[in-house]
Amino acid sequence: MRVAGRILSWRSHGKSAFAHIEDAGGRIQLYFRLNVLGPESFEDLDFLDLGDWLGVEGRLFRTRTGEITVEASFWNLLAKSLRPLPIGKEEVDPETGERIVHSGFADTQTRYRQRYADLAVHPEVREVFRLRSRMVTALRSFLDARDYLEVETPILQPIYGGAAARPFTTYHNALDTTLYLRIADELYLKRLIVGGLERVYEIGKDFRNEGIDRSHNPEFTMLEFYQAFADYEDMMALVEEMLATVAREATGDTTVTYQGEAIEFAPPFERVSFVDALSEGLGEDFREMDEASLRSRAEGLTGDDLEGAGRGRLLDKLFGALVEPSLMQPTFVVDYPVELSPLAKLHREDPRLTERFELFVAGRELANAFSELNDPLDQRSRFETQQELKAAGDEETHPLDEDFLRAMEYGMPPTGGVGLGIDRLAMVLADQPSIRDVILFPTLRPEDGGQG
RNA sequence: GCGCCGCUAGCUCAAUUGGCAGAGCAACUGACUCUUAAUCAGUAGGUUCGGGGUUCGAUUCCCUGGCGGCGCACCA
Repeated sequence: MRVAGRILSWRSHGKSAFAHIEDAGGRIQLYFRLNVLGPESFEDLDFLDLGDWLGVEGRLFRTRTGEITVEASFWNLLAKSLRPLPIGKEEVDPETGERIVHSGFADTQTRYRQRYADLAVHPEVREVFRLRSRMVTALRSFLDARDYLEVETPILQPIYGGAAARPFTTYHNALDTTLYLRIADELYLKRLIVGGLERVYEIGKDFRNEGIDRSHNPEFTMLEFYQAFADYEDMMALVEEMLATVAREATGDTTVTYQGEAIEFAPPFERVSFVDALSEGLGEDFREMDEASLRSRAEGLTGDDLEGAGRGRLLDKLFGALVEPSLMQPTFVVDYPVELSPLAKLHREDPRLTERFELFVAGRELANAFSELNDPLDQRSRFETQQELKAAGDEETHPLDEDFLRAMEYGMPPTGGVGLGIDRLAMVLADQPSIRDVILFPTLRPEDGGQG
């Protein structure tokens, strides 16, 4: 029997000693005896520390308490730990069987900063990232099986777009030009639809130069997928099936527990219309309300100054305050007002609305999708409306992208498109309260202040 | 950006009304050949986040700066 691993615990008994080592395959107990190893090898054990990597050969046996153990007939040091790992002492609760860790490694910021140490001492953290990997693999398989082509589009972009967000700005020396880190993949993927790649998807990082909190990291992973000759109804059905499949493949079940709440990913998901949900929250039909009364309701609810916010922004604020927090189970909110959705096609039955849905889970937005706007004239006028809002003081409007319009002018088939936040889905499936718990190296202020 | 809370040994945390800065684990020395939060005896370990103030005396009270956590705002 040969095993290797990192020393996690050590119990020395004079002429014998017990230890636990751990590697990716798990944990095992080691037993060292003077009269098995001989005096030289046994005395050298004194130089070992917790955290060292050890290789061991010996026979397997069961101790008096029943634990499978390797009795070492030979051992060697594979790598030395010069810096003590913050390994907590563990015990198993005799009643519940749960693992209790004493005096562990608790400081969240140090855990994120030194993820290598966090991973080294917390098997449950390693499992979160294994789950995330299974989830991403399942998403790829799901789309690949449906003839989607995985593509890569630019992260460095001369004009950012596809969402309303502040970008990171950078500079290319040889081209002597300003470039932006992408805030969404959308506009490039739609160019590919124009080019005849009828089903495309991309999993990649987007970058938004905005606040950091439990559900926002400046760089985050987004899945976007687009399918020609589909509409938002088709995409809703696809998303339902996708999430049920992915939940099952990543966690083993379509029901997952998130922060104590059971969440059911088996289709069908709840559907509510934006208009109904918001009007119900407000107690009256918002379409009959003027901008001033919407603003006063929104300011009353959120307690902030919304001077200068357009009607779309006010509706969104109200929706965020009145409706979103209650959407625990997977819920499609459908048919958003046109002023909220500059890239979505007008609703086939009501031109004040667009054919758009957002998926909410655990009170957070997980996906955003629409029947893509494919009318270049309408798209141009929507962009122009955005420019007017910008002129009126709205800071996060969609820029006008002439090349994107040119692409659409060649003719874009009717298309359904979806953007899905990978990190947020990972939070739900891995039952993690913060986006930083599902990102290996979340964005932090640089150490030693001023270094970066 | 605003509010609340926090910062003490490598780690997890104490410290009475303002009165010698402590414990457990880790480290080090010793005892112990089926232990498992091993046990037992001992040793060492500190700019109490920085600066200023009040005081005979500050980990403690006040001011100020830094960093962090949580909440809010921002994130259509």
